[in-house]
Amino acid sequence: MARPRRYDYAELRVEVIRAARTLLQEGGPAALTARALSKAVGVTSGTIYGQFGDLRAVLLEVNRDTFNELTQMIEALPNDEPEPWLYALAEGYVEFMLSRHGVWQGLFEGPRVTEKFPDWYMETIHGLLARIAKPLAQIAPATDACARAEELFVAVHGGVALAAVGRLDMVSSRSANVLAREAVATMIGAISKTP
Amino acid sequence: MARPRRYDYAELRVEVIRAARTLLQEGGPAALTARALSKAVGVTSGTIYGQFGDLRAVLLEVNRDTFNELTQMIEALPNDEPEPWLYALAEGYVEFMLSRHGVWQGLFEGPRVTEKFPDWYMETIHGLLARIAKPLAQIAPATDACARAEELFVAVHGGVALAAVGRLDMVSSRSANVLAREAVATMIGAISKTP
DNA sequence: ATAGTTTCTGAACGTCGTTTAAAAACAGTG
DNA sequence: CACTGTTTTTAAACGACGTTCAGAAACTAT
Repeated sequence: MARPRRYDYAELRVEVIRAARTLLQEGGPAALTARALSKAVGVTSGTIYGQFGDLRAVLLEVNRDTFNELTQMIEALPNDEPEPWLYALAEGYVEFMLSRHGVWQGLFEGPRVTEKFPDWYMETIHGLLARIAKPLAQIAPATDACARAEELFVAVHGGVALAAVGRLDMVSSRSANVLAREAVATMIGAISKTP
Repeated sequence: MARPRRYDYAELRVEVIRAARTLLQEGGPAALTARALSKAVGVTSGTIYGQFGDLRAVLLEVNRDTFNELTQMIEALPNDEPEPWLYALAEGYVEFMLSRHGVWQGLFEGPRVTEKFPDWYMETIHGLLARIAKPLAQIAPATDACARAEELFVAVHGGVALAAVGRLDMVSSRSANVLAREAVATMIGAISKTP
């Protein structure tokens, strides 16, 4: 009693999200257009709007996938002593983000997409912060490890942010990776040498 | 032997730049459109294109002004001991950038405007880095003050970057100002306590 | 007056996100 | 079989964007 749907909506969603990610990766946020996206999946833009509402929703779904991958990557880090583990995390984070720098811009650039961040958004971030805080607490039980974790994350973010938009060379000839390692070293130095 | 120009080009330029800054301030990069800009100064967009070439050039001129103001603000900081001076610089920088967060996005967001940065661009940044390095060298003559200055700037930039696009609350409940102070404290702690 | 020259405008081009009227494709009913 | 009802999908449209450019406008020199 109705026109049958031509596409499996579940399949369509994953295809759209995958195509969106490819476009982001290759050309940054500017390349994620409704027309390019619909052409890439062989559907008209109207169909995508029927499924996602608008383009920001597509970007949000890409970000959800990215955050899931980030969580997985962190889980997969080899168990190690606090210090080497922290370095591995910093290095992994930088490499993860810069190998997805188009996606990164979708995550951190432009006006905020939503008034309040989705739960999975905050959970991923806080999971990451907790993973940073734990080794810091082991290294220096006296400090406020959560506060230090926030500060360390922000410091690393600074380097990644500049690198992701091609502006790190404005400030330094070193790579974001090296700067992240230095940030870890500085933090460890500061908290471990307090009598 | 020619149509006389209706506008003083020098005046026109400063008016366009001022209007562009207002638009940026009030609505971020998205609000800086050729039509809004030309309406604001009472000129058609063609005239602006004749003077500036394209909108990126207008943005670049706004940035030049911003950088000049930044330099002036730094020069105006009261002379002080290395440590308090560093704190004052960090605080001043954060306040400067966040009170211009629309302009900030034009400075640091989006794909790079030019292949190579203009000279005044690099001079301002390097001037700032040198101003950071000097007190660091006084505090700990043994360290590579220039390298530490880059790292400290990047760390502060991380907080400002998140705050400027309304995403700092994703990571921390503290302000960019507080995080910047902590970054300074961490750096001083790390370099001053090396035997 | 007329011709020459430069300045400025306004309309146009193609692209963007998004909306929507209509076409398409079926199941149920007579 | 035709017709109706319902839902899905399309294609064209809308307004706004950056940018370009033919030509109107406004003067000087002859």
